[in-house]
Amino acid sequence: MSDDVRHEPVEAPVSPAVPERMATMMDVAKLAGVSHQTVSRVLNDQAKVSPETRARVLDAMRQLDYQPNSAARALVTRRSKTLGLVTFDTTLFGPASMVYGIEQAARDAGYFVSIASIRTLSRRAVLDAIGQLRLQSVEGIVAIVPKDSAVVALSAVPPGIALVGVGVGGGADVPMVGVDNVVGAALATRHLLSLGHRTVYHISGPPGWPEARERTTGWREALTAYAAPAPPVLVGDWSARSGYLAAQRLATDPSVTAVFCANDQMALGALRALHEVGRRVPADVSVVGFDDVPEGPYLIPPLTTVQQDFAEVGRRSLALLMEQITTGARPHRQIHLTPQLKVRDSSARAVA
Amino acid sequence: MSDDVRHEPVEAPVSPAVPERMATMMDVAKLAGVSHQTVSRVLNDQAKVSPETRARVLDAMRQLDYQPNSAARALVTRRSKTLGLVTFDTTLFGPASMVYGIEQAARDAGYFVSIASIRTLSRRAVLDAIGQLRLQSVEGIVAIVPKDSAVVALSAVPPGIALVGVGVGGGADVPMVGVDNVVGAALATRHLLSLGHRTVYHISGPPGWPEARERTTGWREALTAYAAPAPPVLVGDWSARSGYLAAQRLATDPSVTAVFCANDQMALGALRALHEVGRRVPADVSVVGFDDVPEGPYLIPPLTTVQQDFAEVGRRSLALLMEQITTGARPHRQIHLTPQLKVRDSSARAVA
DNA sequence: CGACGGGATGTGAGCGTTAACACTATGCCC
DNA sequence: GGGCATAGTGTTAACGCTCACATCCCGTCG
Repeated sequence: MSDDVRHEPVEAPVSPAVPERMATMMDVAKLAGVSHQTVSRVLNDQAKVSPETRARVLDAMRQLDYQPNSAARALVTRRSKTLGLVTFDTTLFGPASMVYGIEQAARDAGYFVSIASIRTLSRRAVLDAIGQLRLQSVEGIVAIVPKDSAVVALSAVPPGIALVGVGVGGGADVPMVGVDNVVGAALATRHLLSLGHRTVYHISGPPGWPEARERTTGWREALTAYAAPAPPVLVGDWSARSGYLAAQRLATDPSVTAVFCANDQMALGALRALHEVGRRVPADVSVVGFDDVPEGPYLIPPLTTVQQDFAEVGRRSLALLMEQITTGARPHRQIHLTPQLKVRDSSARAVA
Repeated sequence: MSDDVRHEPVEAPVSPAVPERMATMMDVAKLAGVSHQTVSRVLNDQAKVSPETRARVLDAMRQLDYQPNSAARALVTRRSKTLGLVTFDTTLFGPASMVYGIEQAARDAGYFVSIASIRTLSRRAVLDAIGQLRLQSVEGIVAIVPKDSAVVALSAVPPGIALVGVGVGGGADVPMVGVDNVVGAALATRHLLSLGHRTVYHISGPPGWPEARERTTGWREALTAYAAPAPPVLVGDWSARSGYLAAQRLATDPSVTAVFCANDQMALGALRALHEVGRRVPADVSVVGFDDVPEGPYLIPPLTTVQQDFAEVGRRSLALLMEQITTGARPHRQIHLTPQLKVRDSSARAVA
């Protein structure tokens, strides 16, 4: 009835810019002289469209610069084709690499990736982020939240939503993908022991981080296997600074000849602390890291470390997520990828 | 009135949610005994809802674990509340930091961030990524594509869509935000010259990268200002390896006493090359980097560098994007943030 | 030669939300 | 006491798409 009283210039000058309406499927249909349904068929390229019609529709789309409306599509199909990614400080090499790996895998699978980085790994922050992502109707969530306080939050996520934890340790009761840190740390430690070191000191990651705990476990197991005494653990926080400070304490003790650091940053800091007091690496002390950052080969000296395949982690977590999305169930699957030892110059045979 | 009907254990049957359909606004309305429109009003908290009704609705939402359907909302409001982020290799410190900064700023502004990392900085890759993001109906796009071949692609993006380039250099004809590389490089170079070095050598970033070019320009300008001779530029590719290789060539030349590297990774490589041939830093040679990576203070020796405020870059690019979204225009605005020199131990007075 | 089948296309009904407007009380002013 | 704001609520119509089904046209077979 009052449908086109629009001729009256209703004053609304201060409103946000109204871009000219995008072309809709209807517009394309009209231009191509077909029904909107035929356009839809072309778009989702189902069969049952004659080549001639298809060409005409395609042409109309091009002319109008038609962009299908994802909201409308999502509304009716109930599929957003979007994945959520919760992650902690993407500035760190580990998380950044995983984000990259996951994102690539997701886009290859035709999914969009919506990211939510959190500032702290608290239960609350994680749940907030997941809540936001759910609001956005993501079909599944990958959470890179490698700390206990955050991992417990994952258990609180309603089972209806597909979820994968990355690097969250074996204790989680959600599906997870991660590197086998126990094996990796054991690899590093055995390497040092096999070089003749009486024992291996350890600068660990901070308490409450599954990966830190697992690496410490691997270190300890390797010591036990070699019947080597287990010196007290020095606790770091992943930062170069903490590695530096911890190593300072070790540096003055001449009995220290081998140190396994739970990541490369701390190893880097350790390298400097040792250098400062004149202890040569690897002549006097061997140092091994974990992660294999790209700069590793160019440190002084090039760092022996444990390499993780982050791209594979990304692919696997995506696969696990897809499985959940299609089956609708949340299998209690845990995938551990085996890391590799990367021997460079920072580790050497113990002097007699 | 019905506020304390709580004693009645109304308890819904505890059937664990099988793939049952999500509650809709209609369901909430029914349960609360109001119309769906009232629910909508509560949701978008407009006034005109009695406190009592609002409470009832809120309660119903809670009971049903109601999640508004973002697709339906986006469809009718024509606003997706989503921003697109195109970025290159998020594994690098610079891009990673910017992504982090932008993402934080966006979420603070109530926007979701959809990310698309590209593997190569080709025109095609950039346009593909932008196309995908547009398909997803993002309201605006931030592109971290710091290479000429990618920057030109940005000019080809239809003006209807909000767009901001980050670190794309002054030559772009789209709005951009970035650090003032010329000033930063000049800062570093002047610092070295003021320490008495006759001239400063330069290991640059790869050709075709605006930031590399600008840093080289700043370096050259500073030399000119000091009437210092400009030695030939050694071209790197941002990697520690390239810095190492370039510095190897410099290391044997005793007239080289100061080197400005276009980023910290290359500086790290240079540090090692110098170390290998026994040239001490900073006693024999001073080295300055650019970026201020977190490990900088723990290199051997701690690296003097130029610090960029990535968080601010994120905030500014978001602001610029928001401006476009609300005004509907694409202003030709260029924002240059001034970086800071961070003096540490890798630079020292030239020996006489 | 009429019924049948299947390829090609069109029609109508939602999907879950917000916008616009209509309606009902209630209170207040003159 | 009639008019008239105004707060609170409901009704209806989009939004742009896909799904299920209806329709049309033709060739083919009994």
